[in-house]
Amino acid sequence: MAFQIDTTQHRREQILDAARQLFADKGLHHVTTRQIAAAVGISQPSLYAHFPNRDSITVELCVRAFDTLQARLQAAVAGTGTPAQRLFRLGLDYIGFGLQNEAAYRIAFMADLPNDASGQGNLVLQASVQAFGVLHGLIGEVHGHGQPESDVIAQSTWASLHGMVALLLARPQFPWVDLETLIATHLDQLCAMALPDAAAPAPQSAP
Amino acid sequence: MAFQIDTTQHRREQILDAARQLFADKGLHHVTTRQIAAAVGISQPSLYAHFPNRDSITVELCVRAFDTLQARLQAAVAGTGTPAQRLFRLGLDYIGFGLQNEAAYRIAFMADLPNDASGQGNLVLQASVQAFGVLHGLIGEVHGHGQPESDVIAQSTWASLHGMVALLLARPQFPWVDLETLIATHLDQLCAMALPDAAAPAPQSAP
DNA sequence: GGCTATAGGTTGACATCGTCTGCCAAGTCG
DNA sequence: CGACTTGGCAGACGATGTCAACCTATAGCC
Repeated sequence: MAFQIDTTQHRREQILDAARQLFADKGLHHVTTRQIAAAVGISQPSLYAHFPNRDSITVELCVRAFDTLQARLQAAVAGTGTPAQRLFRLGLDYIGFGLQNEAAYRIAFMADLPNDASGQGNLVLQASVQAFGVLHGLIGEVHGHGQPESDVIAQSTWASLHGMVALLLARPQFPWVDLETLIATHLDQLCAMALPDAAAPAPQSAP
Repeated sequence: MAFQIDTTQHRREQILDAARQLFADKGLHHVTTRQIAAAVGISQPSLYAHFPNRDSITVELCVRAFDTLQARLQAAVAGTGTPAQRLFRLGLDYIGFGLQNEAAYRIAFMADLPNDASGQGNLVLQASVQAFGVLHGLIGEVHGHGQPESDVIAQSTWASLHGMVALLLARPQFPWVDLETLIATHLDQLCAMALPDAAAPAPQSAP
């Protein structure tokens, strides 16, 4: 009786859930469509009734993850505090997201999608760029939205944030110093760089 | 007469050259062993007389690339100038290397090697870590080699450098600001962060 | 010279991958 | 009732990485 409900979108969600789990367990490139289908309990070609191809599954997972990231970043920025405090929170959430959603972050930034120009890659691009938009907005809020300086600083800051996530994901076995210290220091220096006058030891800005 | 020489190691080099070219052209995951073999002019299973498997080819290419990176970084650090100037040069070389050796950089930092613990992945880890060692040495030279602070700053700096390369490679279509400005600013702020007192060096280079 | 070991090559096959085609069952609606 | 749609299935396809068996010519020894 209650069985009937799932015929529409429920299967899609089941597939996405199974894929997310498998990706997290075995890594992106080592999950096959047959494994996903088996985890759901359907035959493998049936996947193609819900998704046009394998990449679509990863892309949809990725886009969803980045939507939640964007929401988290927006919440971090919207809170009270000095710009430095808000940027610090944003950075902490960004790095935390990357470390906790390794599969999604890898899909978005560390996979070479074949057809970046064709539709699928664009969805990922768009989703990740929207998340960057939150950072961009905060920097613009401080430096003035039109200023070219604002764009440069926002992109440079993004690079530093991304670098920490990407490096920690790519080199888990590296003898890192205490993670909390590393991330806190990184964010402190980021804030000092990105904001003009902040209380922390700030760099000189060229006249 | 001179034909005879190639029977030993020449074929390995031919294979590596062909693979490097194909990787650069088509992207890592879209090159097959059959394509490599065809480019060399031998049958595909013959590759396995020179390499135990496909990954070995990519790993060897990658290790070699990072050996040259390490040499470049060492040359940059060894030159004259203030620590800030030497760090700036190192950063410029690091980013330049990443952008010019996209395939190798992707293999090293943006691919999820299956068996990171088993031998092959370790070679890549080792090679990339040795390159980091040059940066680590320069930072230690300024902050004191034993100091835990030195390690934190070196790793944070590495993350920022890596982030710029990785992001530019991953998002070539993003509306970046002028690349020279972006990189120069990024490096300036990096130097200001990583070095204790240093007035900003800001040597603009215009290739 | 003749014999043999061996490095480097080939052909052919294998399992597995993503994907496509064709067919079937059941629900929906005229 | 009958037609259409939806979701499922089995089977097959080409391409991929890899392996096994066999050939061939050179090098080194007797």
